[in-house]
Amino acid sequence: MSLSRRTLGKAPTHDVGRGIPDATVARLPVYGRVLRSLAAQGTTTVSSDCLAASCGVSPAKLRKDLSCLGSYGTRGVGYDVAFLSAQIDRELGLSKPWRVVIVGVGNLGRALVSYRGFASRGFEIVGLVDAHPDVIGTKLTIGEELANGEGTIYVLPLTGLERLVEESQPQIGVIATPAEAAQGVADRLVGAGLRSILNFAPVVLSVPAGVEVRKVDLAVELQILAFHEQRRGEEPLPEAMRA
Amino acid sequence: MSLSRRTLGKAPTHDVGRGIPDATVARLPVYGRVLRSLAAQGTTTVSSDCLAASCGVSPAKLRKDLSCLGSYGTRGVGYDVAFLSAQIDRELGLSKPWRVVIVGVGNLGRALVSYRGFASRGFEIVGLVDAHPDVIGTKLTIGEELANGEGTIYVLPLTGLERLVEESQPQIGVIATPAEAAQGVADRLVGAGLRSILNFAPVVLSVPAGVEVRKVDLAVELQILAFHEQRRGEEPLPEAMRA
DNA sequence: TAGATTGTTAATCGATTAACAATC
DNA sequence: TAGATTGTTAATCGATTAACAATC
Repeated sequence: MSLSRRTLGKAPTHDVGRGIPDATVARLPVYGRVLRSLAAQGTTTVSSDCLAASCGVSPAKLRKDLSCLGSYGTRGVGYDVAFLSAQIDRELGLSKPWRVVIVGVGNLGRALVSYRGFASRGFEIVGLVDAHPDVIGTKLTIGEELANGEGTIYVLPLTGLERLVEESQPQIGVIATPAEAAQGVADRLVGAGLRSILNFAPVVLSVPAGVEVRKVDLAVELQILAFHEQRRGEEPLPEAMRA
Repeated sequence: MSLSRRTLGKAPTHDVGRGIPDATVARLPVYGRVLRSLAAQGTTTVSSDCLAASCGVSPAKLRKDLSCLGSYGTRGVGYDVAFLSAQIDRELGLSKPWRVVIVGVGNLGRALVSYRGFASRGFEIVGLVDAHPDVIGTKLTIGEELANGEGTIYVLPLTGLERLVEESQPQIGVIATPAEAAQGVADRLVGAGLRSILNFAPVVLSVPAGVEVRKVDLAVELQILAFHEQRRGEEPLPEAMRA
């Protein structure tokens, strides 16, 4: 019972296409990553039960999420790993590359530059910018330090941000500066025409409507963990012990 | 109309205490941070409208969230900044320090070690562990590199993880290793007794029930941005232009 | 008292879940 | 056909919102 190309892809039916729920969009990248790792180990077909387990979600949720993209599974069989993976990439907009500029090249910025998942998912770092004289002019290697001819990139001065944006036309800006500098950088990114910002600085950015900011906040994550850790220490009156 | 200590803190009334919604817990650290910055600039009282604007949420949501902690505002006046800040910290479990071990001291691990928000929120880094001979034995400065006598810490070999956990009793483990190593590290952290894990590696960790894993995933955030950026490019038929 | 602002309610909205008919 | 597994439905749950009575 193999899945032929002809059989696959019943294509979006109902209202599909527009209006994929936010919660679903947030999970698609995880499904995509797991599917790629399945493909890498030679798996060609996978059931929702199996895929869901690998992704850490319930089978029902997985199927509901996937049904937003279209009817790409085969009843009684499962999903074609490569095909489904491609559909998710298409839906997420990963068919064409996205250009990214990173502002702030401290330890965090360097961690981002060396992160392999960047290029492998079609994100191209087109610029690095920093305010600190010590790092301006420094050359960094994009991706892992394999030094096998991969790209390298020079750190430009913060003052050249607007020019860089104009010349390289990034669609996404990453802010990896100290908190104090973040709002100013955001203003300049927006002023230069960017509409998508990923913010690692621990501040609430204020941006005009139409600009999307996503925030990654270490301190917030730690505090949420602390909250639950605390609760775990308080409440464990196992049902059995209650009067 | 100042807020006297006597007037403040109607204390939890209804079902409060247990069962603060997850969505609320996730926002409390943001409220806390903004309140601290307000306090730092001398503000003593703030209304829900004003605080909500600074936090990037609606006033209704803010008041609903705060009402989970108790009735700590004053009608017609607002909230006492210092008092509310303290209540949030208490609720989040930040009154006592939490000990953290960081596994993986690449660029990302170093970024975490140098992050000031760690110590300032009561998180104490009690151990750094890595598998790479080049970094084992290295000395890192915790917090900003002010070199004014703050703590420094040596990187221990990965093999010493269990012993470190036993001796220093961290409650929280941070995984900042490459993807390949993450599951193995998680298993060992759980085996050593940790129940709270913050995972920066791009893998879905599998852990026993009772262990909480939070995941910070750069690639996921970027892909969500790409999705919306793509949609923005497709859909902008301003209502006015539709037939 | 009059003005301001909270705390709470009830309505709405979106996300999750379980179950099962459709169908390979 | 019989077994397996999807896609979809309907029920439940949790989160958001707007409005306003309570009250400083």
